[in-house]
Amino acid sequence: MNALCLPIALELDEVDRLNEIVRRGRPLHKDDYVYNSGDKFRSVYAVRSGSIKTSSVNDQGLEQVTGFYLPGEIFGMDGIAHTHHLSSALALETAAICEIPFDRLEELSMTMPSLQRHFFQLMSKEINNDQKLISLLSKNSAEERVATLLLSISARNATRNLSNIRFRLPMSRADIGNYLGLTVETVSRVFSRFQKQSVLAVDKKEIEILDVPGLQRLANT
Amino acid sequence: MNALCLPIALELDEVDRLNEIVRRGRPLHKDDYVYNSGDKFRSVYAVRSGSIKTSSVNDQGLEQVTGFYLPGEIFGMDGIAHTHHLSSALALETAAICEIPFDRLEELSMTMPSLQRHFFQLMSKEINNDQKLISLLSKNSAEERVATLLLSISARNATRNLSNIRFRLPMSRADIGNYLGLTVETVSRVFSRFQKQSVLAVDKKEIEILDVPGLQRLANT
DNA sequence: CGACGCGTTGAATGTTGTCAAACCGAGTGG
DNA sequence: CCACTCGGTTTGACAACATTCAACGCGTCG
Repeated sequence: MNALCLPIALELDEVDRLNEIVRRGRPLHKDDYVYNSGDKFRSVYAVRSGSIKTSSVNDQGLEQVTGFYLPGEIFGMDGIAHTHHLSSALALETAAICEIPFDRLEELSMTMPSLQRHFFQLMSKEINNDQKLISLLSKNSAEERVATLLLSISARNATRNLSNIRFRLPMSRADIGNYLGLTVETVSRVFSRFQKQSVLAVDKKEIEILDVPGLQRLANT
Repeated sequence: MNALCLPIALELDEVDRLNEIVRRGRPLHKDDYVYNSGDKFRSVYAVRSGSIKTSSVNDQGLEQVTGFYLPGEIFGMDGIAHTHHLSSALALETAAICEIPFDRLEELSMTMPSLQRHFFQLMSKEINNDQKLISLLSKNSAEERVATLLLSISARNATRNLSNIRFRLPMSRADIGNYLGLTVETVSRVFSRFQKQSVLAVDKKEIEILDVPGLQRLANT
């Protein structure tokens, strides 16, 4: 990730122009909100460090966790369709983010084809991610869902040059269950079973993947 | 829906310019593909008449239905992130669509702020729809899922000045089940139960909603 | 120390999936 | 004209997986 907070390849002068509109905020503490459902939509955000959870409240008043965002990833794009946010975003731990005011971004896109294309692509990726999650929820068992999430986090860590076999889950069991459409108890039982099978070593939120191929088999991927 | 196939409010001269790039293709027959997974991504599409099903194949080789599109709705935006389509789109019945070449659309967006904004919004809406589906799959029972789908189609019909209480489902029970993460048998049983409760009258694909508030209660919305 | 949040585990329940059979309408060929 | 098949749908019996409810362990913080 470059100084812009954005994983985008741009010409040097373009970097400067984008750089001017990006705001680097003060660090967030655990449970601080980046934005809340109902807030006016102004910006999209990039994670610089730490991790962010996005969620919305469904018609029944229940929270639905819609994503976990790690450094280098962009969130807040669901608000573009409306003048206000439909979802909330909060820090799962101490975090730093960049804010990219959307009106400025739109202006800049008008003169920078590569930037416009990039934002279309980022949104399209978000759609692809959501559709993968839909498929996961629709077709896969509890074990497959948990295994898939772990492999996803592992792969994203690898991208950031962190260990892909040892890492700390920033979210609670409840968040995992909510995200994967499972109860806390089921998530806990799946972790226990994976430990018994020597696929994982779990110590609270610390995860070590002992058997990557085994976990991939469990994910059925 | 206007002559453009797109539900967009634009200035008159802008309409002309967009109109020039939109292609109206020949009618599609049932089971004709608009595009297939692996095809080069070139365009997004608007439904003019009939209905379209989009689906992808997951890691296990199973089909995942990701959406049903009715007249006035846009599909194919998941391909933007890649040079090739990850999903397929096919006609559930005789249908007519408009094709909007994406490179031309990008060019035009550079000089038409309202168009650029509109496409950002369309993609953002797609994200919001997907997230609603995620919540539905994650939190709701079989009856709630089916009721919610019926109410969604009902509402979309109303938008197009069609009856919101009597309509024909263009998709099979298997497609419904696939979309909602349920087996065909479960979908069928839910329809049967709704009939016994006099909430619906079902005759093959013809649906009549006898008790709208009742269906809303069943959807838990 | 005691309360609380979070996670784990056990036992019972229940919703949905699986397997199997049968139905129905449309289309086909004898 | 009728028997036949075939795809899509419905229904039943049973099994399985995940939920529910309950209890308990553990660490933290007042």
